[in-house]
Formats: sequence, C-alpha cells, structure tokens
Amino acid sequence: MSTKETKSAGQATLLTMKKDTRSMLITAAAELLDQGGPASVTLREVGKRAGVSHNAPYKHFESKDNLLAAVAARELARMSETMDMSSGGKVTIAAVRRVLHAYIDWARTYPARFHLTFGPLPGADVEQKTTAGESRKLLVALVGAAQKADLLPGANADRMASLLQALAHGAADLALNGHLSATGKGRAEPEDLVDDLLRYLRASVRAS
Amino acid sequence: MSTKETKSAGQATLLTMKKDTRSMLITAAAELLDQGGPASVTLREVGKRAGVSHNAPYKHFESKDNLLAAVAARELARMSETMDMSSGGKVTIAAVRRVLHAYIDWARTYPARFHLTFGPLPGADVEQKTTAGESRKLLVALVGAAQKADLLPGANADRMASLLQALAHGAADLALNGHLSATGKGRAEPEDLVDDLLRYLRASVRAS
DNA sequence: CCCGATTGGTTGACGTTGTCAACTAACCTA
DNA sequence: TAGGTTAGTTGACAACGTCAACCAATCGGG
Repeated sequence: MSTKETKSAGQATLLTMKKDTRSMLITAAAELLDQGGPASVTLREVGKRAGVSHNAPYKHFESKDNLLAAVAARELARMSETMDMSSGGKVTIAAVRRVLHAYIDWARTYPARFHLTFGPLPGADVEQKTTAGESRKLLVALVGAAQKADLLPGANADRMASLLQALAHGAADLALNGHLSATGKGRAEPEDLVDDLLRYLRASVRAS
Repeated sequence: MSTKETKSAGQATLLTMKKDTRSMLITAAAELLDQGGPASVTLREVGKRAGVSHNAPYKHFESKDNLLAAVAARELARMSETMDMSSGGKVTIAAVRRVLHAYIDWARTYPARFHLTFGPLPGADVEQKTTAGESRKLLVALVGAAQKADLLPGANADRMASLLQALAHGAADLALNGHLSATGKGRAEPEDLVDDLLRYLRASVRAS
C-alpha cells in the first residue's frame, strides 16, 4: 500500500524520502542479527533503529516471530537473486558449480541470516517455502540441461537439484558450526566437497 | 565430581537412588525442547521439572547457554551411540547406508534436539566439536574399508565421510524445515538422496 | 571432636523483553 | 464535515535470565 507510489508522489519530493516503516523494521532486524546474533534482535531495539517507538512493530507484524519470518522471506529472495547473478547466464556445468559455491558463500557471509532463513520458524507461512522452491528453479534448469548433455547422471532434474542443494546446504551448515573435520589432511572446505561431488557425478555418467 | 562414585557408594543403597541434579536438569531441558520447542525451555521450568527451585541450575551451569551446550553434548554422544548400533557390526557399504539413514532418522525423531546439537551455540566449547569428530570415527572407518574394497571412490576416507555426512545433514535439515521440493515427481525423502549418492559413487568407481 | 570451607540448595530482587490495552494524530472517503 | 481506518504513541504487566544474600549439609584436618 505505502510501497506503491500514491498518485504523483515520488517525483521530486527530495530524496530524503523516508522508506516505509515496515521495510525499515525488517532491515533493522536483519542488521541486528548480523551484528549481535539472534539474542540481540529485540523488538524494542528494532523499533529504535527504525526510528519508531517500541510497539510500533505491532502495527506491521502480529508478533516477533512474524517479523523474523518476514526477514527470512526477504533474505531468501535476495539469496535467490545473488545465485541467479552468479550463474553467469551460461547453461553449463560450471554454472551449476558457481551457483552452489554462491550458496555456500552466502552462508559464510551472513551466517545468522542463513540460520534464520533455513531454520525452524514458528511463524513461517507456506508461501515462504514455496519461495524457496522459486529459488531452486534456476538450479533445476541448469541441472536438467546438464543431464540432457550427459554431463550429469540421472533423468530427474528436480531430484538431482535436491541432491546438490542438500550437499551444499549440509556442508555449509556443518562448517559454520565447526562440525566439519577441521584437523589434519582430511580438512575440506564446503566448496571442496561440492567440487568432489560434481567430479564423482560426471565420472558416474561415463560408466553408463 | 558427583559423577564418579565416592568410595564404596552405589553398592546397595536401594535403587531409589535419586539421579544427580545436574543430569536431571539436562534431561528436563531436553524434554522441554521436544515438547514445546526452544522457546519453552526456560530455566525456571527446567528447575521445576528437576524438582528444584529456579536458580538451582546456576549451581551446575554458568548460564542458560551453558546448560543448552551440555544438552547438545549429551545428545551428540547419544546420537553417536545410536549410529554405532545401527551399523550392525559389519563393515560393508550397506553399513554406511544404515549409519547415514540412522543420522536422518535421528533428526526426524528429535528435530529440536537436532537443531540444538548442530546449530550455533554461544556457550559451546571446543570439546563439543571434538566429540562430534568422535561421532564420525565410525563413519570414517566404514568409508575407508569401502574405499579399499573399491566400493567407494577416492583415497581420503575423512573427506569422503565429510561428503556423505554433509549430504545426510543437509537433506535432513532442509526436509525438516520444508525446504526440500515437496511437490510432484521430484519429491525425494532424505533417505532417497543418500541412496542416490551412494549409487552414483559406486558407479563412478567403475569408471576408473 | 569440632570447625571452617566447600557444595548444593533456597528466597528475593532487578532489569529486559514480548505483548496487551488505551489513547491520539493523520488521512481517506462519503 | 463527520466517521473510520491507519500508524503511531505511552504505560502497564507477567515472564524470564541473572545477581546477591542466606542457609544446610558434608567432609577432611587440627
């Protein structure tokens, strides 16, 4: 409602144009998440950062969980965008690799947002998860093309995409929390595991 | 200190022997986690369930985060045990599969504990993560044997174990939070993805 | 045999937080 | 111009994590 410009507004009203409060609240919450972890995201501080008073958030969200769900939804969309850009436009197996690396890079750059986005949210709608499906359409398309070109095995692109995403997700999550073997020669970064998997998959195609 | 038996105690003092408070606190926290999610784990309720008063937990843990870390550590050990049992003693690729399936089954059975155990803990020590390494020793051994028998590719058992665990972990985590494509023919359970991966890996060995 | 210290527990208080309720200033519509 | 929705305010409340002070038991050494 306030997002779409009312009549002839937004023309020359100077660029001090205050962004609408709702999105400022979401932004403030995301920033707090980055800076001090989940515990530092308090509705009162969010309000303060958005320039409104505590309890103003309740005019835009039913509860704190609801606000967090909105943050998760926005971050998921942004992550999708980033992955889209990182594919480079080409439809090759290298693009698949870049997308998966982008997934991991996002997790490393914004660990708290990552956990919020893919973690359990009491106030999460169904549409949030369908948006997640939205994010996977690119990967499915790339994988499908690679399968037709015999660069990846299998015939079900959706399922192969799930396999790849699950590995990238699991490797990123484990690494973020220090549960990936960190010592000795077995040491592997999440990206290495993705590369390993792609290598094995290509090899398995050769053994038709 | 109270864990190790003092002198000749524990002999015949009747089995009404009250478990020590510390472990009861951990148990109570885990139960609350299961029943009402992370939000319902309150120090006061934990104390009440353990039959002590609020603030009693502070005689055993420095903070709430510390108690949660203890819960995570215990759950990790138990999960390791479960996976050990599920391997069936044999050293085959089927044992690898069973262990990974057990990992996923654990996550499904205790989702909240799973997230706590592998999630970000402010009060988590380093030893907790080394215990996680402890949990992976079995998998590494199984994988190493399979590699020597040319049932799995690669020469680095640690790295291959990481790959497998990352997939199982990622698939379980995504599925738990509804981020795995749930509609249509692309539908895949975490176990299916593990089986897919093992199939592809075996095929890639054939293409030496 | 008693005694001081440690251990494990208690009650009470304090500040912060999520949430509810009531009130108010704009703004759009009729 | 009146009325209702919208977006914001302030104030209060219960619950929670944590701190402080107090108390009972237990136990090793003089």
